[in-house]
Amino acid sequence: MPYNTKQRQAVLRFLEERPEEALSACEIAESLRQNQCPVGLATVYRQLERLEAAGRVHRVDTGEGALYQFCAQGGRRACFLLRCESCGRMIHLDCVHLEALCRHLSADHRFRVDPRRTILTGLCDVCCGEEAPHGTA
Amino acid sequence: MPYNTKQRQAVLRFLEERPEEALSACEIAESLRQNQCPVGLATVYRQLERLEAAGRVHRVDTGEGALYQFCAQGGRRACFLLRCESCGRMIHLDCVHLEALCRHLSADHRFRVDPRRTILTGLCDVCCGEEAPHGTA
DNA sequence: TTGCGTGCAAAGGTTTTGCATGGCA
DNA sequence: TGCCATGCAAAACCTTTGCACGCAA
Repeated sequence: MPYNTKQRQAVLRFLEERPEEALSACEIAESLRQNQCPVGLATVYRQLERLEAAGRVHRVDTGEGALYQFCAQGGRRACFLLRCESCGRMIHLDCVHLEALCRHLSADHRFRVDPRRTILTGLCDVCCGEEAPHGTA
Repeated sequence: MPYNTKQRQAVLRFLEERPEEALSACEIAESLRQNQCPVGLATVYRQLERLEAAGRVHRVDTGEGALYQFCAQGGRRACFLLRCESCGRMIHLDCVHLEALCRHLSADHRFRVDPRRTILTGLCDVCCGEEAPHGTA
């Protein structure tokens, strides 16, 4: 069982307080440092690895490195993330349609989706409007 | 407009001939070299970047680097990918339920999913069985 | 006291970039 | 002929790892 070090608490608490943000290991380490609670980058990575394995955080692989986000459901419910590929915004989605889709994939396609690792990428409402050809508000 | 170099053709044709495989830039370069059609790794990356922008290939970000896969639909239809996080297998999914989900997200959540950039991660039928607690066949 | 956790620095791997050369149009 | 594309090597970047020390239990 893991020791309850202050670094461990710091990383988890930091993400817990920002459930709507997906952050890189670097950003987390940098912020903690400024918060008078410095944690080495390697340690941040090691804690994130554990937190992900424990189902406490989402991990989002992007082309520019992984992002980590607190998982409010503790991995129990199908809580998906939407990621805007234009502005990078992360949007929580706890929708009955997604749960239905998961059941369908499991039953009919024999594939068990892991909501914590699955990110639906696309365009959010704001960016969708911006990219429309008929007018840049 | 881009020049039609033999390197460009080689990369696209290579992916076109393997519509079921998601490959890394390194694997592509290595295979082309063995096929008597060597293309520099940097060039492979540059061509993949363009092909993705043109909607000809999927790009899958994984923790161990990006994978690229031919996009049979040319980006027109909602053709999703399932990725087994255990064995790495990529499974095409062209399912009416997914199209319905996309329409729902667009209409009710104002989010426009990009199927080419979206990968549903989870466990395939084989690996799902393996990880079950009751017996390792 | 035991042994996991930490920090630092170095290594590992992927992807990008600079620059001179080559090849398509 | 003009200019984009290529190849090579170096750089940039993220992430992991080795090792000695520190700290929770």
